[in-house]
Amino acid sequence: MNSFTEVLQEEEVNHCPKPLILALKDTMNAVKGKWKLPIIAALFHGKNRFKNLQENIEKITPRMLSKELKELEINGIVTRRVLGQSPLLIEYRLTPSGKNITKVIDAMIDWGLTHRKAEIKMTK
Amino acid sequence: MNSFTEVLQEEEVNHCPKPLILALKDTMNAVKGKWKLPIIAALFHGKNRFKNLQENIEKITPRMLSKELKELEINGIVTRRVLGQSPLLIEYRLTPSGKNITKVIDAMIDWGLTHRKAEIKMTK
DNA sequence: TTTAGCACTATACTTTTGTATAGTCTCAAG
DNA sequence: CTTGAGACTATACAAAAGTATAGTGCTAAA
Repeated sequence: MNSFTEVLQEEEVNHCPKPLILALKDTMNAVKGKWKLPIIAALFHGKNRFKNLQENIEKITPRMLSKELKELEINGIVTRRVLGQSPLLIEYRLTPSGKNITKVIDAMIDWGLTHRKAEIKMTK
Repeated sequence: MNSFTEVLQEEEVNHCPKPLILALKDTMNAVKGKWKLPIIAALFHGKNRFKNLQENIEKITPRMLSKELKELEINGIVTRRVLGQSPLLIEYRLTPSGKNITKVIDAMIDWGLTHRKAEIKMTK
C-alpha cells in the first residue's frame, strides 16, 4: 500500500515521491471548485442530460455547467455521448473511475463528522 | 455508518442530509487552496515554527503562510502556542483532528493512483 | 413560417485567491 | 546604539474562479 501516512514516517516533505503528489493533484482537480461535487452527485442520481443537470443543481449557470462537464470529461471522470440529432440528445455518464470517487467523498464525510464532534467537545 | 454511497441509494440530490453536506464542506475547507496540504505535510514532519515552515515549503510567502495558518487554526486543525517572548518563539501543531486528516489524504492518493492506471489502459 | 426545446457559447463583469515587495515590532547580543 | 533574528503585517497588484445576461444553431411541431 502506497500511502501518505507511510511516507510521513520515512521521508522528508520535499522528497515526497512524485507519483503520490501527482495522484493527490489528480484527486484535487476532480473535486475542486464550487460545482464538481454537486455535478458528480447529480450524475449519480441519474441526471444524465444537460437540462436535467441544470434543473437539479441549484443556481448553476449553463456556462459553469458546460465548463465543469468539459473538465470532468478531460479528467476521465465523465463521458459525453451524442444519442440523437433531433431532438438533440446528449448523455453524460460517470466513468468507472468517476463512480469510485465515492470512496474519497466518504472519507471526507467521515472526517468531517468526526471533526465536528471533536470541535463541539473542545468548546464546551 | 453515514456515507455518501448510502445516501445515493436512498435519497434525491436536493434532499441530501444537511449534516453530510456540512461535513463535506468542512473537509473541503481543510484542504482547499494551494498551500493547506503542503503546510499540513510540513507540520507532520515536525516543522513547528513559522520560519521553519517558510523554509520547508517552497515559494510560500509569509503573507500566505500566516493567512493559511490562521484559517487552519480557526478550523481546528492547527494550534498556536507562544513558548517564549525572547526570543519570540511560537509553536504550531496539528490537533488530533488535524492528524486524522491523513485518512482523507490517503483516500485521495488511492483514488488518484487507481485512476491513473485506468486512464493509461483507456488510451492504449 | 413562427415558436419552442435542447445544448450550449459569448461578453462583460465581480469576487476570491494568490503574488511581490517592503515594513513593523520586540528583544538581545555585540 | 546599531544590528539581527523571529514572527509576522501592509499595500498594491495579478490571476483564477465564478456570475449575469443575452444570444446561437439546429430541428420539429403548430
